[in-house]
Formats: sequence, structure tokens, C-alpha cells
Amino acid sequence: MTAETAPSGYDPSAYPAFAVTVDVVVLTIRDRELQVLLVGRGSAPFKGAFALPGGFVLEDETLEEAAVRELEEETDISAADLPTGALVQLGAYGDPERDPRMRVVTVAYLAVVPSIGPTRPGGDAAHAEVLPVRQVLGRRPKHELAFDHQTILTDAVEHARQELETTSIATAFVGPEFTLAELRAVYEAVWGDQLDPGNFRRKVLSLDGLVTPTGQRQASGPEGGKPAELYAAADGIRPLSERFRRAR
Amino acid sequence: MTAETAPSGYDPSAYPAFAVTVDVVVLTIRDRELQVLLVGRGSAPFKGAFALPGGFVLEDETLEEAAVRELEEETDISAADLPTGALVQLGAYGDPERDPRMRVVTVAYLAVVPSIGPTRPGGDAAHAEVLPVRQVLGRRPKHELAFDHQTILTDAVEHARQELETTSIATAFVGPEFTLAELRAVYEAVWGDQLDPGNFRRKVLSLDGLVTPTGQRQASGPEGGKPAELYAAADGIRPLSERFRRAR
DNA sequence: CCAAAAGTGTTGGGCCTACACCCATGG
DNA sequence: CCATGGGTGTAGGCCCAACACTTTTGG
Repeated sequence: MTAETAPSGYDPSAYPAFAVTVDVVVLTIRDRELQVLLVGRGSAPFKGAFALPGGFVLEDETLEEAAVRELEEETDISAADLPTGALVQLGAYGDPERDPRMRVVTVAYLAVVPSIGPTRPGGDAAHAEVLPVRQVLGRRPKHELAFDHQTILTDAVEHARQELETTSIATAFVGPEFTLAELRAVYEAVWGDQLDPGNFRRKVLSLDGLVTPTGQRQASGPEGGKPAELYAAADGIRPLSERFRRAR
Repeated sequence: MTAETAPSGYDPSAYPAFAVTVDVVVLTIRDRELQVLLVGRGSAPFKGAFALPGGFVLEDETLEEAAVRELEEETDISAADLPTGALVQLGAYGDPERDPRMRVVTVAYLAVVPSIGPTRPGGDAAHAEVLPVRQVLGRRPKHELAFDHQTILTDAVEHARQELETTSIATAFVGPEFTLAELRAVYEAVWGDQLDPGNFRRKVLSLDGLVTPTGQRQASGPEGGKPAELYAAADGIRPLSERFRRAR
């Protein structure tokens, strides 16, 4: 009774033991579309289904360190490539039934990256793929993600949509230098709507510390057009001075 | 190696065992001020310090069920009193050093209630008190909350401020019937600024499904004044149709 | 010169702030 | 009748969506 009412004064041998894992939702823009990194499961349960990359939290690492480690183990993304704030916690998922074998509480993270290079299938992950979020979330029940990862992905996308409005997270989707058209494509992909290029430009430039001009210009594409100015993101992902309003 | 890369295919005896707890930040408005329920710790570590109410997650309950149970064990609040959405998860806190005795991952919840009646000190909680958030967060390091609860409380308040803008959570701070002045006092207490009564009224009434008029009027207070109209909240805490903007 | 994309100007409308003002009550 | 708070009216300003227009490139 005592042991159940406070995380203190308990007998260390009397608490229920849980496994704690992290799962990482790695989002990127590919082909002007929001896409997510998934691993195909090579063993039961959910053998053959896709799942989010993830794994156990080790004894002496923080939850965030575990998420970074999983990311580094399965992709070519290193911690140094992740600006502060490009990896955020989504929350804990701990339904007793979420893993049929045992009680596992997982802590989900959202990672936003400009691109996903070669992946390293690790552990029981047979292979890794980058798939459009729209396609994955539109699946019929029998083809859903393993465990409760469908729910986690849904929450992650909602979180990303929200953060676009309040933080500079959009810059984590693009490289170190980018055009405003590229940045606009991020908002359009994540929000799923079209933005006016002129109004977008004014809005972005009016927000303190979202982007800074580099003075450089990018060569025009194959279709011609005026060369775009290049911009760089501010260091780290920070709250915006003012909300970037999503159109209704 | 295999066991570390995915929450599957592992040997159940090979994973690191963690203790998992829930901690609940119970916020309410008292004396026109945002206040939080804290328990005084009766045993080491942090004996004598205040902490958030919380405790172990049991083998067969969800994280949210554990949070509700803790709430019911230490206060007179029952699950039935909590509208859907008045209890939300804040996230997981799992720094290896957060509990000096062992590895504990805690999942923090935010509960918003109209009032906190008599409390039941349980377990090693010597006593419970409701204290102003401003006072608790303003404390010097030596008088801070136990564990990382200072951080959790800070995050909870920030979360609540945010949710006032985007959801109908404000109605969870007041009783089933309330005047717009009472509701306005919630926003003022949580945001820490003054709102224009007239503009507040128009804004609240313009938002779909935030409040519905009961047709009743409340008797005037001791100071006189026009009797206020009474309103009821919509069922459950829901996202607002439009953002309730916080003044800068 | 034409198409295409970047970037700038402009305008009308909606919302919001800051008040002034009226209403209904207790003392 | 006065103080107090509830509730309504309204004018000015800011922001923004929409869209026309200019600029600069490739072909």
C-alpha cells in the first residue's frame, strides 16, 4: 500500500518491473511529401509488418540519449546533425496490452531531418524504408503498423503540424542553406495545403530569427525563373516571436 | 545487440528493469491565483521537501488509470468528476539520476480541477497542501521540490498556458455552472495578466462550443452590481474552433 | 520573346484593442 | 443616488489573404 502511493520509501524489490523502450518517428520531406522512416519486422509478433525504429533504454542513459542512439544505429544521422530541438519527446505509451509478450512502456520521440540516407537494418529489423505518411496512415487495419505505432505516428504528425506554427522546426526539414521556396514546400507538405509565395515570404522574413539571408543566390532550375536568394536557419529550433498562423 | 535495437525478438530476462511511476500536477484556482497540490515528504530522500503526488504504475493498469488512482487516493476527486481531457499526459521524465536510489521513469500528468477538498495523506506523504504556483516556482534551490518535480511543474504550467489558447480546458477550472467573470479569472490567473471584460465576453461567446448559456442569473455579490448570467461548459475538454489568443 | 519562378505592391476585409456607454443590483 | 460589476456599442488600427505586377533567369 505504501509502495503504491509515492515513489519513495518503497522497498526496491517490491515494485513492478517494466521494460522501457524508445521509439523514434523520423520525419522528412521527400518528393514534396511528408515521409516517415519505418523498419520491416523480421520476427514475431507483427512479423512482416512495419514498425517505428526503436529499442531498449539502457541502464545509464537518458531517454533522449537512447533515442539518439537508436537513430544513429539505424540511419546515417548523427547527433551532431540534429539541431537542438529537432528531437522532441512526444510522450509515453504504456497500455498493458500494447506488447502481447510483456509490459513495455515506450517513450516516443519525433526527429525532424532534411534527408534520410542509407539505413542500417539492425537487430530484428529486416529492412528499413521511407514511406509517405499519407499512405501509411491511410492503411486498412490489417496493414497497419505494429504495436500502437499507428497511434504514435498520428500523434507525431499532429505534433509536427502544431510545432510549425509555434517554433522554427520547419528549418530542421531543410539543409543548412535553403531557398524560401524550399521552406515553403515544408509547410505545404506538413500542413497539406498551398501557401501564397509572396505572403509566405513576407511572413517568414518578418519573424525574428527564423531565417537569416546569406547574400547568396541559387542558380535557376531547368525551367528557368529568377534565381532565388539563399537563407540559413538560426542555430537550434526555437519558439517563434509570433505565431505562424495556419490557414483555415 | 539484437535486444537493443527493437522492442521485439528480445529475451524477456535480458532487458534492463525499470520502475515506472506516475506523478500528477493538480492545478486549481484558489484566491484568484493558480495553485498546485503538493505532498510533504515524510521519508528520505528529500525528507521534509514538497513533492508532486504520485506512485507506482501497477502491473495491469494503463498509465492514465494509474494517474486517476493516485488522484483518488490522495484527494476527494473521483474519476467521474474529471471531464474528458481534464487529465492530460505531459510526458516522461527518465534521467538516470532523477531518483538517487534507483532507475525510475515517471510519466507526468496534468489534472485541472475546480477545487481541491480535503486531502488524504497516503503512504509516506506526511501531509498535503495546496500552494500558489508562483510561490513554489520562485523558490531558491534549497527549497525546491523533490526529485525533478520543479521541472515537471514548470512544464505543466507552460502546458496549461498553451492549452488555454487552443482548448476549452479553462472550463475544467470552474464548476458546472459559472459566470463569465469566473471564467475570465481563470485566464487571468494562468496567464498572469488582465483581460478586458467586454472583449473577453465577445470572444468566449463567439467560439463554438466553449460555453452555453443556462438562462439562469446569479445573485449579485455583497458589493452589488448587475447579476451575472450563468453558463455551462460543453461536455469534455475539446479543441477550440479557433485560437483564443493570448495578449502579448 | 516566352515561360517560369522570385520577389514587391496594393487593397479590402476581418478581427481585436481600447474605450465609452448603458443596465441592474446592494447599500 | 451612488458604487459596483455586468453587458453592449463603436472607432481606429493592425494583420492578412488575394491578386496584380515587376524582375530575372533559361530556352
